[in-house]
Amino acid sequence: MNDTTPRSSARERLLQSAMTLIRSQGFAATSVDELCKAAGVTKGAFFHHFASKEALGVAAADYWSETTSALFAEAPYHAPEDPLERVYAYLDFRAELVEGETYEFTCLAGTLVQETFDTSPLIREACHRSIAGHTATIEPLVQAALDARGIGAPYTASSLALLIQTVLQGGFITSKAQGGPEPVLDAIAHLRRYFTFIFEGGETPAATKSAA
Amino acid sequence: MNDTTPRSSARERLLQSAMTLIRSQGFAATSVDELCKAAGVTKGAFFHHFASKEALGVAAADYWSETTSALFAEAPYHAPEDPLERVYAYLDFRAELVEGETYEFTCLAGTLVQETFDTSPLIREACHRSIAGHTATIEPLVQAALDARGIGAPYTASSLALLIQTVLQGGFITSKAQGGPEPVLDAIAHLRRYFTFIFEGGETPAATKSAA
DNA sequence: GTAAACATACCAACCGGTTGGTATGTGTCT
DNA sequence: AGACACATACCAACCGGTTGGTATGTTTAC
Repeated sequence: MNDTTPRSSARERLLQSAMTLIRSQGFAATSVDELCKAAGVTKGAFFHHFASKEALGVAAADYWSETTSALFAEAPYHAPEDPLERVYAYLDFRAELVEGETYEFTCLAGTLVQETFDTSPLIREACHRSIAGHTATIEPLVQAALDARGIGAPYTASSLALLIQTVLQGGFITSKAQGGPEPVLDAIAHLRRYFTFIFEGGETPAATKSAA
Repeated sequence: MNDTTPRSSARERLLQSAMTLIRSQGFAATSVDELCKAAGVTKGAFFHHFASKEALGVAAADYWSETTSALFAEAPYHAPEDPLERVYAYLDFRAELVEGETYEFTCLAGTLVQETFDTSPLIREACHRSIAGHTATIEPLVQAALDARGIGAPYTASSLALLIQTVLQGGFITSKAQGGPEPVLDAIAHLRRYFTFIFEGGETPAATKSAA
């Protein structure tokens, strides 16, 4: 092992660049040449590592899965002992991630699947794996909270876990349209309130207050 | 007025084709040539009506606004006398629209803004106009329901109206990823329940039932 | 007749992908 | 230990086709 070992391989740098470029421009608008230039490699290197541009799309979605699952594995929302508090902590964590440029807090899989779901089954499946995979990791969190309070249908862990992802994806879109993070943060706040109603019953809003 | 009057102009046919193609393939992946072929016009006609491909994108978003506002103006959800029932009817109507091929029930503005928000301010603004414009039409519905029950902060009509759009946009994405309409329908059902909690207080789920 | 609504022909730049090639390992038989 | 076979990682140049866009007609409506 010596200094000639590249700090990061061409493949890795291409995937890193793909994460940035695809999230800010979309997949179709990002050319292979542009990707190579951003990663500082040649086209030959690109097609050595990826059979086609579509294969890069699949690899980018898989790489996104790895990157995000590492991030969430280390996140602080696993700490609380109360299962419901872990769910709230997860939502708070997702809200904390909303900062910086818009493309930085949006989801690669969501962006990618939007423009390829009908034209590339392989990319669609990779994006589905990414979203469904993360959803599966928070399902036990929700399940534990449900069990702790004996809450049943129509509130299932899988349905609520997917709802969280749905609301976040939608928030990314309305935030992109408005040009600011407010819509997604507002949506997370509503989602948190929905969970409070489900898990803690919540007082009737009309009963709490009506005018200042 | 005679038969030589074109049933629909080249411009109209281009916008119609754009609605279909952009929703199923995305904006960047849809070429001007493809658009012309689908609309049955030549490239000369295209650039006679639109200064550039970007201008077509802006026009498509505006056309989408017109099309959808006509659809919603005629929709049956305005009928109920009770303001809250109108909100529920709106949600039910949105669920009824979810049928056919995936691209058919998804939103042009949402798809378009996702890949252009960072590269084309004009298209981004047109998509924002489309989404915010529709949101503004349902805001009075929510406001009336809020007023009827004296519900105040943190439940504002603008915030709740935008939440509906956010949840729908997110549902379109998770539905695209999964390859079926279930996620968006499931999300609408949750949203309806959230509104029930807000407006009707709702019983604590844990108190209603826990095991079959 | 003239202005808008189209069509035809064309262009330079760029697209995804392929080519033949080099440099650097890595195992493996003797 | 050294030579041969093979694999991996990468590169510069190039390919045919497609891209968004233009320049210049021709037809139609009033």
